[in-house]
Amino acid sequence: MPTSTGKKLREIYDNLYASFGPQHWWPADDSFEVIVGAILTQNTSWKNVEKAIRNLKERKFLSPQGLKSITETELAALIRPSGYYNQKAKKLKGFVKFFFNDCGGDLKAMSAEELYPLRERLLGVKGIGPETADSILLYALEKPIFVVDTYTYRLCSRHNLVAEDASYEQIQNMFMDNLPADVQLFNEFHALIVRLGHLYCRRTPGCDTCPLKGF
DNA sequence: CACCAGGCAAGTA
DNA sequence: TACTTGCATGGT
Repeated sequence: MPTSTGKKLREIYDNLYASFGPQHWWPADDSFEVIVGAILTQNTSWKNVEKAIRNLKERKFLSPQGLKSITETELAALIRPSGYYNQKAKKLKGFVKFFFNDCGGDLKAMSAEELYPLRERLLGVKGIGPETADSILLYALEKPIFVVDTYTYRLCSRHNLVAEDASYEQIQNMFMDNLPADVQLFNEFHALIVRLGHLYCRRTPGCDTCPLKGF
């Protein structure tokens, strides 16, 4: 029996899906590339990340071993187009170290871990915050967790689904307490929210052609 | 020219 | 705890 909030969420989801169709997220060749992309796209447009990813691929460094072997300085130069390149080079190095030292350098073993303990471990890596951790869990490891970003916050806030000052966890719980824990649903829903944001989100709400009034 | 993008950590009081 | 600031490129 769905909650009333659950019904509203479904209504929003159905509306978005009918308007935009499937989004085919995450755009990447493999899980490791998803993780790298998740770090590179922090506060950065995906267009810029694509260039950085392309550079890494061309030089054959887009793999756990590749990122382990490259120096931080060389890495920073390759990911330059994605912005914050010194910070992100450090973050990628930090993740790779965690991946080999604490996860056995094995994505399979990693995804076999329990969701929330693994989430806590990811949050312990410098440079991986809640959104990046959840993006990795959902899109790379296919764990049923809802990803919250700035668009999600605006959507929920403007539709009065959460308080104005709601925390990341509160928004995440609002989705997860009212929807089935379904990887495909969480995947598509978040991707649709981002699509909505790209097309309609500017600081001021209320665009006539927006499928969701108010966003 | 200003403003923003699929955040996060560190510093301040 | 609750703000603020640094990080940085590329597109509009």
